[in-house]
Amino acid sequence: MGELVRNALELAQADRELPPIPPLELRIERPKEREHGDYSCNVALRLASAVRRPPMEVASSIAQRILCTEPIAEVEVAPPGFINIKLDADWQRHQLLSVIEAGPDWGRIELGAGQRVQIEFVSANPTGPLQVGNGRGAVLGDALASVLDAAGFDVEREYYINDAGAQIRLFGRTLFARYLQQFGRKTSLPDGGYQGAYMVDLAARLKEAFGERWLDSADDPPPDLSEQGLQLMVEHIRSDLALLRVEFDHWQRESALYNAADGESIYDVAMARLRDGAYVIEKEGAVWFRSDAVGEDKDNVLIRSSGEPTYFASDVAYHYDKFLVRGFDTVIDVWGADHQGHVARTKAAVTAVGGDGEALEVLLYQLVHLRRGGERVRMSKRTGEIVTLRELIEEVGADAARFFMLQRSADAQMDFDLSAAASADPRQNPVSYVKYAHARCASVLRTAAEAELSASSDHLELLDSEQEATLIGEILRLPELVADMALRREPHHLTYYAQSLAQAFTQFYDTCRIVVPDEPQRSGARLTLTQAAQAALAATLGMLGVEAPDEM
RNA sequence: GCGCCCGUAGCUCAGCGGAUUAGAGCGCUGCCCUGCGGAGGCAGAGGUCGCAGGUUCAAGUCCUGCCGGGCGCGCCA
Repeated sequence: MGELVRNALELAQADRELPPIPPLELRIERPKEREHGDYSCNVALRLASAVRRPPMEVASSIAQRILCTEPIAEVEVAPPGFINIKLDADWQRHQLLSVIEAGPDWGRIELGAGQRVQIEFVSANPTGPLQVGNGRGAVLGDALASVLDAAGFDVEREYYINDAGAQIRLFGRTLFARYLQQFGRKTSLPDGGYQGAYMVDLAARLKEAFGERWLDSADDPPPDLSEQGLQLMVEHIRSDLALLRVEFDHWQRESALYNAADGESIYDVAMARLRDGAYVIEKEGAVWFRSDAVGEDKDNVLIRSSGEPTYFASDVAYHYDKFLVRGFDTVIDVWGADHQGHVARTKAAVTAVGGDGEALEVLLYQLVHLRRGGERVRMSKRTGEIVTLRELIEEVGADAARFFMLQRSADAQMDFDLSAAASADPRQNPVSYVKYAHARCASVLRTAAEAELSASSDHLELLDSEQEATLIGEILRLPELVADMALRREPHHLTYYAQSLAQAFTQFYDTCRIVVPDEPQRSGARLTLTQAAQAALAATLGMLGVEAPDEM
């Protein structure tokens, strides 16, 4: 569509109706008002002063040169200088056949051209169960991955397991203490150890599986006890995420970055790169990354004076691995907003190890607060209130959890209303409304089959009511929406689209009787529309990761 | 103090690199069930888009400052 207008503009210039001007971004938008057509463009308004002509004249010079063929039915110039384009209604109606053919794949486009994108998300420390906030990152990352996948990118979902460092040692020591306690030993937890009851459960499971194996171990913690505990914890996290319908293609262990496969570990190579590039400086007994290159005021420690690498050093190695070893074109890290301070230095580090810092994108999401109706729910163990992601899912279900988490842009803090999410009543819960629309499509199609009526494209011109036109428009705009969401890394638009699509179908259903045995032609057309609506709903719910039931 | 995010209807929030009459859901008011699932539909009330400047023919949207709120600013992760 943009090209059509651009071509017309260039023609106008070639015909000397308009003076040549420097190329500019053309923006095509979808007007809110139906009267303004299906697409509209404001080039003329933007150009008017540059070419020193009234906007309306500029607009008509361009508009005259837009070919009014096939998809386009009408090109209009509207004050103060808009070019409004109407699509041919019949062409649109026949597009429904492509929609039905695509089915739940409707909306898939080739925008990404197979570029490899890695999305790393959640990546919570494997020292405890996932919290509600992790759920937001999980849903955001997963839905973005689905959107990019639909947009034609080659997407990999990844979870990074921080299984190295002090934190995990403390986990091991806590677990060891709990393990000894299983055998009645009077052992206290280490300072700052993990207090949660889940550690007791883990210890009990280790006792069950391994008996007295570590009872007299001199190590604190015994390495394989830590390892077994870690695996149980990761498995727990994996199953929590599975409840949310979030699955990963790859689980990357931090410790693997330190394993030297053939002499040098990923970590060694990454650090060597930094040294070669003169990005490091030694001072105060530690090794620092020179952040003045980034414009940060402080340098960042890579290797402590104790010789132990920092979390940041691991991150450098990890991103080296992502870009230089595994060769992703784009890497998107989904982080909680509390990690915002790490963005600049991580990008700088990517550049420093020989990658393109611009190819690393960090998507930050803000905090989640829970509420129950008007009441704020304090997320604390002490009050016995909901804390873990699993508890949230058990209370509201995966569909509502996902949908509600995606109703806000990542930038905005969010109040998650448990009572609305838990309600099955669509009057409070948009998830049910959307799923219901899908189920209703299925129901109508079943009824039609019983009445021996079938979808037909022979008389699509009978889809001529306002509600039908609106629904067709909603269905057909999905591919554009996918492109927009993919480019902007904003999957939250899905929830709004899902609602307006569901509403358009419901209004159509409400005003147009679909199954009318006396009017097989009209029924055939409306059944075609119903099938297409169902496909668009299924595709949308699919990207949202919400079920699309045939009955409720 | 510095950095990032947010401030739009009673509540929770959309509003895309500026544009044709500011939106949704919930809540509120009033209508509509002798038809494919009323788990619905229609209509309405409700907004100085935090404040003040600036850029522009045009600003909720861009720029600056201020005021609120959140999160960061470790040889912690």
